[in-house]
Amino acid sequence: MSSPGSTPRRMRADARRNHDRLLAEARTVFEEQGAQASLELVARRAGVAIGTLYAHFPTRRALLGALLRERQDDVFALGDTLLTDQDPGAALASWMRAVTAHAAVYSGLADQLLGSLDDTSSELYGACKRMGAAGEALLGRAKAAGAVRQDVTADDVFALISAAAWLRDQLPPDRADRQLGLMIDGIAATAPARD
Amino acid sequence: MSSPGSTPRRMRADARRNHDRLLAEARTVFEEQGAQASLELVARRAGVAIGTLYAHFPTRRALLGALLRERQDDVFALGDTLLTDQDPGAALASWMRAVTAHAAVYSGLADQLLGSLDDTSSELYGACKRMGAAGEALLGRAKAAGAVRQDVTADDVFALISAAAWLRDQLPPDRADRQLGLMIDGIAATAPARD
DNA sequence: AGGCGAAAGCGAGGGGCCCTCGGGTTTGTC
DNA sequence: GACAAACCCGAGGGCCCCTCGCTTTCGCCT
Repeated sequence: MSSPGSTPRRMRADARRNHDRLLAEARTVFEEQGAQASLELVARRAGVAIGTLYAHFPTRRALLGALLRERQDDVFALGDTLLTDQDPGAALASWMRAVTAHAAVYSGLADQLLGSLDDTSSELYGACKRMGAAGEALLGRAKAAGAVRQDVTADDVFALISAAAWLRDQLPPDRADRQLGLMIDGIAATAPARD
Repeated sequence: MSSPGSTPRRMRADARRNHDRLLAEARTVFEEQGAQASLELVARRAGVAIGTLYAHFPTRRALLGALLRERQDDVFALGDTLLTDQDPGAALASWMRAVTAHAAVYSGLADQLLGSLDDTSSELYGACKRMGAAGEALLGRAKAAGAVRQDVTADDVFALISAAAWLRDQLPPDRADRQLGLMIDGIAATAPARD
C-alpha cells in the first residue's frame, strides 16, 4: 500500500525515511491541533530540522495535500459506488456527508481548501477539482431523477460541503451534521416536510 | 452620536483620544486585511504604543467587540421592524441576510464569533447571545405562520448564518448570497420549487 | 499658579512562528 | 575507497503576540 512506487523518482534512503516520519508526525499534530499547527513542532517531533521539512514540503498546503491524498482514494471509491445507487437523491446526500467528513479531519482544513482554489498550482487545488468533478456526476443523476432542484450547480454543492466542514470544527459534530442535513434539504426538489 | 456617555466612567482626555484613534484605525485595518490583521500595525497607524492598545483592549476580541457594538444597533433595530412584518417567513429570511452581512464586515470575523461562544466572558459572547435572542423571536413567528419547519431551532438559524458569513469571505459575495438562499430554503416548510 | 498623586502611555524584551540559505553530511555508485 | 550529487542542518532575519517596570501627562485642589 505504501510501496515506494507513488512517485517514479527514487529517493535516497534517508530522504524517504524523513519524508515518511514527517508525514506521520504531521498527521498526529494536525489531528491534535488543527491544520494551522506549528510546522516547527512537526519537524521537532519528527526529529528533523526545520529546513528538511521545507525541503520536502515547500508549503503547508503541500504537506496537507500529501496527507489528504491517501484518504481521498476512499472518497472517490465511495463516489463510484454511489453512482450506481438506486436512489440518486440519497446517493448525493451520502456523498455530501462523506466529503464533509473528509474535509474536516483536521480543524481549520476547510479554510485551507477554499484558500487553495485560486492557487491553481497548489497541491490541494487538483484534489478539490477532482472532488468537484465526482460530485458533478452524482448531482447530474440526482437532478435527472427529480430529487434535486434543477437550478442547483456543482459549485453550490461544493460550497455547501465546505461550509458544513467549517461548521464541523466550530460546533459539536452532531450539531454540524444537523446543519448539513438542513442544507441538503435546501437543494432538494421537495421539502421533506418532517415538521 | 459618539458622546462620552457610553461608559459612566470618565476617561482622561488623552485616554479617550487614543481610544478613539485606535478604534478608527482598527476599523480600517480590519477592513483592509481581515480580522486577524496585526495589532501592532493598528497601534502603529494610530500613532500609539503597542502597550497602550493592550491597555485599552486586552484582547483582539475586545477590540472587535467594541467595533461591532455600534453596527449592532442597526441590526437590532431591523430585527424589531421585521417583527411586525406581514410575512413572517420573509422577515426571518431578511433578518438572516442582514445578520450574515453584519457578521462578514471583516473577513475572518465568523471564526472569531464562533470561537467566542464558549468564552462566556468575552465581549463578543454577549453580542452573539443577543443576536440569538432576536432571531428566536423571528423564528417563532415564522414557525407559527407555517413558513418554517417546526423542527428548526434558533441554534440552527444561528449556525446557518455563521456558515454563510464564513462562505462570504471565501467566495465572491454573490455566490455566497446564493448559498445562504439555499440554506434558507432548507429550513422552509415547503420547497419553493423554483426549478 | 503650582504641586501632586493617580491615570495613562511607552517600548524594550522574552517567546513563537515562518521561511531561506550557505555550508556540512550521507548515500550510492564506479 | 573516493567523488559527486542529494540531502540535512540550524542560525538568522522578519514579523507578531503580550507583559511589565518606568516615565510622562492630566486634572484636581490648594
